[in-house]
Amino acid sequence: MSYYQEHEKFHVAVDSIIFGYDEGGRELKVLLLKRNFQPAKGNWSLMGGFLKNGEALDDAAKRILNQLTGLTEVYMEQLYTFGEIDRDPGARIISVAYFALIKINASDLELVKNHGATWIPISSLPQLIFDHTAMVERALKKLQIRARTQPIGFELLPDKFTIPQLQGLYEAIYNKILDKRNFRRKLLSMDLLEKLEEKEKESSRKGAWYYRFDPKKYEDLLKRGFNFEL
Amino acid sequence: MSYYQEHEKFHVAVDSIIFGYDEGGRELKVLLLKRNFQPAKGNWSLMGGFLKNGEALDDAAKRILNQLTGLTEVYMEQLYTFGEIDRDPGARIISVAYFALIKINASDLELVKNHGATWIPISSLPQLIFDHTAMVERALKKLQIRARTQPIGFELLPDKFTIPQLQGLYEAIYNKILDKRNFRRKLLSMDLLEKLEEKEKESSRKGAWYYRFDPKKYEDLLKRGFNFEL
DNA sequence: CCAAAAGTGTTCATCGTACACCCATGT
DNA sequence: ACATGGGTGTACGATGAACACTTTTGG
Repeated sequence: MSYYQEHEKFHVAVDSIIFGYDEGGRELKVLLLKRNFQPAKGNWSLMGGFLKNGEALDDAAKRILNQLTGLTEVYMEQLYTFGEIDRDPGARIISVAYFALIKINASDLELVKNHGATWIPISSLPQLIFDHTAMVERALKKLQIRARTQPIGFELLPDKFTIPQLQGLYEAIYNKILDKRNFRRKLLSMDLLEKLEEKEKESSRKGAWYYRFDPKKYEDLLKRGFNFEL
Repeated sequence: MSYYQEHEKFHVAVDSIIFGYDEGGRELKVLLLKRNFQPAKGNWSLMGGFLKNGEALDDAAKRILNQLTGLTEVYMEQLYTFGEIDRDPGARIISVAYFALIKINASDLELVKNHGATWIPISSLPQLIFDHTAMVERALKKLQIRARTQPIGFELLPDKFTIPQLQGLYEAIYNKILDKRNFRRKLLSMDLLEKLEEKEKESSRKGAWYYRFDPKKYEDLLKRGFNFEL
């Protein structure tokens, strides 16, 4: 019958690098879980799952993220496809990796806990199964590039955030201290944020003004050829 | 037996966006072929093929490129994986797209011809099958980004080339006229090129000096934290 | 009144960009 | 001598980087 039938088929998996920002520790974290099946049972791994018939790749990635966090409407992006022969010793698996940016507090903590998942700082990753360490490294690099040139940092913070909070996030992503005067000037000069009449008072006596990212302003600027850069 | 067997398997294909630079027309071109099998027989498509058991994805991409051009040792990079359900009406196929940069003249013209393949300017792409147009567009965007920040333009030119030739290439990639004084200054200031004692005399009376990209110089600069940018 | 974080301006070097003329040579 | 493409230098504005003090307020 069809030409296609002459060819071999493969298991196709989706693995997700899920990033979150821990404001307290000013650290970027990854959501990892302990594998509850063979091979490599009991070891740390990324959240993953298999592609199903009748399901688009992007949808599989969303489904798997939702299983773990209960979240929908999350920033996700395809990262890379890992297709070495022996990357998974159990079987030949083609794995399409995605990375996601979530607001840690918005996730369903109960659900996360039930999966045996934990937020781990990227600065102290444990050994991961298979090629998952390479996946995280690649995801981090891509995140660093994206954060510089697209307004996605906001995906990792609550809707209301302060400038010092945002700066802390960028410092965690780049793993580098930034100058607060330069950071603030550049950020505000883009005119993407809306200043709220409310202060965050937890982390300082003086209090820091809350801001909110305005996607509409960003769309407008894009149309005029604006390029985000931080 | 194994956990994996519960899951469905899929055809996995590799499709390649093969770029070449036509010096005469100062145009960036893509190598396309007429499909000689169903579905969509007789229509323009990218070069592609199926992943085999025991073959890594990158190797499949190399094999397929080699089938068409006879070339090995070519710059190739994984682009994106296309996994919509109905992207190929014939069957569910997951396609991992790669893009390649080749020196047109180095390819085996006979082989290319036998496959019914043709170099087509990106500025006048015909309609392509399935989602291949989206693949080319994505590849072009990635090429534009890569060319700006990594010294890969040289992959599209002969080993010996002149500054005006290189500028023509960049103008084709960016689809934009560049200032030759600024281009030359920036390029040479990076100290990546070796000037040869030989002139190209075809395209002008005066003749233009040949240069050669020096990968060793580039490696050295990289170690010192250098960032290529054009 | 003191500690702790928020907020604010200026200077300087660097880089991107715009721009016009001379050079070498084959016909 | 002239036409054609190769090759060169300068001036200006914009941008990124470095840097120190004042403000607010809860305890």
